[in-house]
Amino acid sequence: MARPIGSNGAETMRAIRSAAIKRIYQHGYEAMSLRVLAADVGLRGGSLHNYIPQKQEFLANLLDEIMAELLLDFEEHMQGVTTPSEALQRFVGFHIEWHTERKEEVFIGNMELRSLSPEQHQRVSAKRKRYEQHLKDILEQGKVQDGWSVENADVTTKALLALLTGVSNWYHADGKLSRERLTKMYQAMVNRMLLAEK
Amino acid sequence: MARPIGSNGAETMRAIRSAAIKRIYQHGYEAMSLRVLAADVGLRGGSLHNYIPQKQEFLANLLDEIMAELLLDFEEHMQGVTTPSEALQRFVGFHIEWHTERKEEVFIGNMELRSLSPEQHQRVSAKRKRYEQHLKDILEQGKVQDGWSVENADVTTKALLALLTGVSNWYHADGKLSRERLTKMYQAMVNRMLLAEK
Amino acid sequence: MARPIGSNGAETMRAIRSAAIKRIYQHGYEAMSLRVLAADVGLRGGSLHNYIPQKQEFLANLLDEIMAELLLDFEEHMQGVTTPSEALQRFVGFHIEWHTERKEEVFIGNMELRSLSPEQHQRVSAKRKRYEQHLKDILEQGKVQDGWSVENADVTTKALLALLTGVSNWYHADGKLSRERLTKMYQAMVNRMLLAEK
Amino acid sequence: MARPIGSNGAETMRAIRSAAIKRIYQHGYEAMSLRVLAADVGLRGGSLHNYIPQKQEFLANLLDEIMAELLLDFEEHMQGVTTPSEALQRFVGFHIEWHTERKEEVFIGNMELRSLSPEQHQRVSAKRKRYEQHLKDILEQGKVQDGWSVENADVTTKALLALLTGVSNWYHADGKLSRERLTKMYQAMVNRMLLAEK
DNA sequence: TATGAATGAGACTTCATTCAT
DNA sequence: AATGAATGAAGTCTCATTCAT
Repeated sequence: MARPIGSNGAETMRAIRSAAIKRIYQHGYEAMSLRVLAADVGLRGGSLHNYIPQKQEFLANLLDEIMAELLLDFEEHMQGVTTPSEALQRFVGFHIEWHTERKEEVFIGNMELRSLSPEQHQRVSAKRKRYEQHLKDILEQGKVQDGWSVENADVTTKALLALLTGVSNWYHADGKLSRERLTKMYQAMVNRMLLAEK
Repeated sequence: MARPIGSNGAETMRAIRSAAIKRIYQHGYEAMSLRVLAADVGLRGGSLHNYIPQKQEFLANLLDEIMAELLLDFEEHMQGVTTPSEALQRFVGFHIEWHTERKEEVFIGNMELRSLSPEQHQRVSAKRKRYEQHLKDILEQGKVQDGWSVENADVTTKALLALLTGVSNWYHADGKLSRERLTKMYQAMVNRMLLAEK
Repeated sequence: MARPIGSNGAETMRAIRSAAIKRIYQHGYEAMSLRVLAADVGLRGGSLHNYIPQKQEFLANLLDEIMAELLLDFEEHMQGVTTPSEALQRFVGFHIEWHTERKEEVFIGNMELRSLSPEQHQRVSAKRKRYEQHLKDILEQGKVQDGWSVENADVTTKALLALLTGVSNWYHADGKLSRERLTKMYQAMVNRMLLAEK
Repeated sequence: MARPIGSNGAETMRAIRSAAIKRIYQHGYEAMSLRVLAADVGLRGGSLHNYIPQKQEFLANLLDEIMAELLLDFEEHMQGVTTPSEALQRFVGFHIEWHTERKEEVFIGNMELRSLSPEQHQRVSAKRKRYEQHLKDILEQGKVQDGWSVENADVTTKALLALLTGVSNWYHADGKLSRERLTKMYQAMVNRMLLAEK
């Protein structure tokens, strides 16, 4: 059949991406059948090929765009920051906001790298490394300027990222705990963790 | 055909489990083909079914056994502990040891739950919850007895677990950082995080 | 969208036929995707159906027109011929010219009959038989009038056609051998083959 | 289901090859569906994968084996030949025998090269060139030793091969014309074609 | 006329699974 | 205990075709 009344490519594409993120989050990329994904947005299997010529390339683009958006949002969010202390507070706030509001995206951005080809993997993880580097920079400045407890910046960076990213695994926005409260608690924990020696 | 000289059922089973853990760790359960797994241990596809009647049940058993062993090792490791402070130090040490020495197992134990049926999922995650509960108990005792900074024990438990489990994502035993040094660093971080107020 | 400036229905159709001949010649009718064919002439897949309502009917028409043109050209080329000897020389000259200048068309005219429906096949091969019959007529006259070595006119016809058509499989117009020289060589071979006994 | 009583891999493989040759001969490689091929030999689609992991590689092997067998048979058939004249007679006899008895195989061996990858194509056509070279050698010797009319050995080789191979396009073993009679006629034609000048 | 959206059939292929041997 | 033969479901992808715009 031909194009139904009112159908629109760009909207359909958005619907597909959104449905794909949910499916991948729930059961993984490998377990996501394109036929089922098509049904999610009211299409038959064959029609998906107009939007997803290759399943794996679609995943790579998806992850790449997620990481790109994360980076973009982050850099915007950090404008005007001067002190390490302020930078850290903002980082924690930003990271928790993204990792709770968009938990599905960040989860697959972290987990589904293994389903990419080496080239695709490299492309995406380069962006992740840039994001990590931002945090590492903050920690190193805080150590120098404010005497933060950062014995090994690489380790502390990994530790903080794991700590903060973890919220995406259990936090539910509709639970008892508000995001503001959550953020406050994590900011306090991080502050203690980096407490200036003596 | 008859059994090749030198082969042995139990050994073969161990080889299969070991190969499966590697494959699942690297590319996920869905991406692990049984034919390839068979080839890993020198068998053809058909023969695997003497050991693995059902792929998914095999996964469920695998994860269940991993978590059971974690629990068993943990409880053994904690014997004779009296104070919360000592318990915490031991927990950190134990967790990091397990999550670096057996990183592949703990990784799939955390990640591949989504490939299980609801019943299987429940069976495995019950053990994970028991493990978490141990940490939560320690935190609550430390809060009462020693005034630790534990505003919300559930949150702090999740936070600590994420922080510590994160090492399995990046630590390489053959790198520059020894496991002892790593453990010391994490113990220090955790101690600061739980610093008694005032 | 409207028709791009400078495009023209009849020209586009010619471009499509020309591109199709090349594609079919190279990899066969079945391997020719209409989407790719459309791209060859600067169209998208959907637009092709203004020109090619049905792929197979298009092939049938293409082959039919090729054979029709061959016949037409041939009959024109043979006007005014009187003796069998002259007819044969002209036949060889004509056949080789067509089968080198338009090698792609004659090749698919011979090879792609198998992709036609029985009715279409019949329609096209009837023209081929008419062409063969012309040669057979010449041979039979030469046998009667000039004593040519034609033991079995059917066999000799097939043999000569195979011999001459073969040039389309290897001759390159831009090679060292000119078409005139080639024709001379084949005329000489044919003459010897039909040499009057004694 | 498991292996049916009496099934046997080698026999099945032969049946598949034989059925494939017929299908490819009739409608071409691209038009041969593996599902249908499986049905030809009493299998379901999926079972074919045990025998044909890749359709195109199967074609390449098929063509390669056909050409290898042609070469082997030929070299065996030519043993003990001394004079060019005798060699030529044998070549004609051999070629016509193969191209009538095994017309389907030689037809696809010539026609389906276009469905191969460049590497596969090269592998198969190298054998074809060796076969052609044998004929060319004979012609060059006959020219030198017996004064045959061979103005250009390349052209005459191509011409003779086309002439002789042509029989596979029309000869039916069950028709009125016996293979012996056919061979005699072609040997006579070839002899005249190569008639010593003057 | 040309495009883009959609279809549905069917292509090749992979895979877990079964079971006679 | 291991193999090889077979299955059937499902996977991704291709493609000719249709038709509203």
